[in-house]
Amino acid sequence: MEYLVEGEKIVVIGKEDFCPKDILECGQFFRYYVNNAGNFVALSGNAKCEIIETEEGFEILTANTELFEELFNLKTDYSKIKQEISSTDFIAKAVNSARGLRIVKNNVFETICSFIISANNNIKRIKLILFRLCEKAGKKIDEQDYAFPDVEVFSTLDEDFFKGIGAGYRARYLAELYGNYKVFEACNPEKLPTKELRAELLKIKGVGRKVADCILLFAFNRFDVFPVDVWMERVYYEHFGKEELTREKISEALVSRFGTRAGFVQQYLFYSKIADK
DNA sequence: CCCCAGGTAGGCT
DNA sequence: AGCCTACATGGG
Repeated sequence: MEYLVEGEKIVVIGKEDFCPKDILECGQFFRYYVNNAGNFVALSGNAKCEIIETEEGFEILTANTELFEELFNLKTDYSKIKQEISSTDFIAKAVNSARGLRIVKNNVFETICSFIISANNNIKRIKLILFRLCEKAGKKIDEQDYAFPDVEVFSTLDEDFFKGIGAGYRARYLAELYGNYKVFEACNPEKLPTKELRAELLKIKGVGRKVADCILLFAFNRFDVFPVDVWMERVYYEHFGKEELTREKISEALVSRFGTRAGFVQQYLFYSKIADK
């Protein structure tokens, strides 16, 4: 995909491999909304962008062009990926219903926090809790929006605070996250192979197999993972096998089938599932 | 009133 | 190792 950076703007040329709606609404990312002008706005850490559709493609307006260049993985060639995984019919259908989907590479701490909140929860409420978290503990970015609270701010937040923003029983995990994250951070995550990195993530309270896999995919861009939740469990029994398996076994089976394309396949299938319910 | 949501921790066998 | 259940909260 072609794009160029011009000052505080990234110009994406073409609409085949980039669509803000597909990217932001597919369930991998929670801090976004549609503004009064009808444009998508996305927030990561203390950075913000507004995405405007033009005749030729999209313009990503932001003071943090490098950050969103990385967040949206603009250097990755999705036409190739989509083609490769479309040899199976129902996967091709999922791909074709979200041609502009791209896996994000969001910052690690925000992703861990977001997906701890995601456990046994629904997307609407995950967004609500994260919005309240930023509003109450994050710095103001501008008139409209708040940054995600810094890691260090978490050392000052207790369980009652997280209960107050509606986190429910996950409040305990969030209150413990600061210390657990400090330990995790020290393990040199970027250098570890996927399985070892997952093992480190699993030491964080509130992070189980599925949440770990989401962090591996959406923050570390490890594509040899296949997060299995209630929705993907249904997809598995619908399309891949009728033998009763644990979610972990389903995940392993699909990773061994799709290899380093597993993460992409998973996300297209997940989005097609939640989009048409 | 019920059931469900991008599941996990802790306890039991 | 594998199974069972409690768990907070908002929406349908």
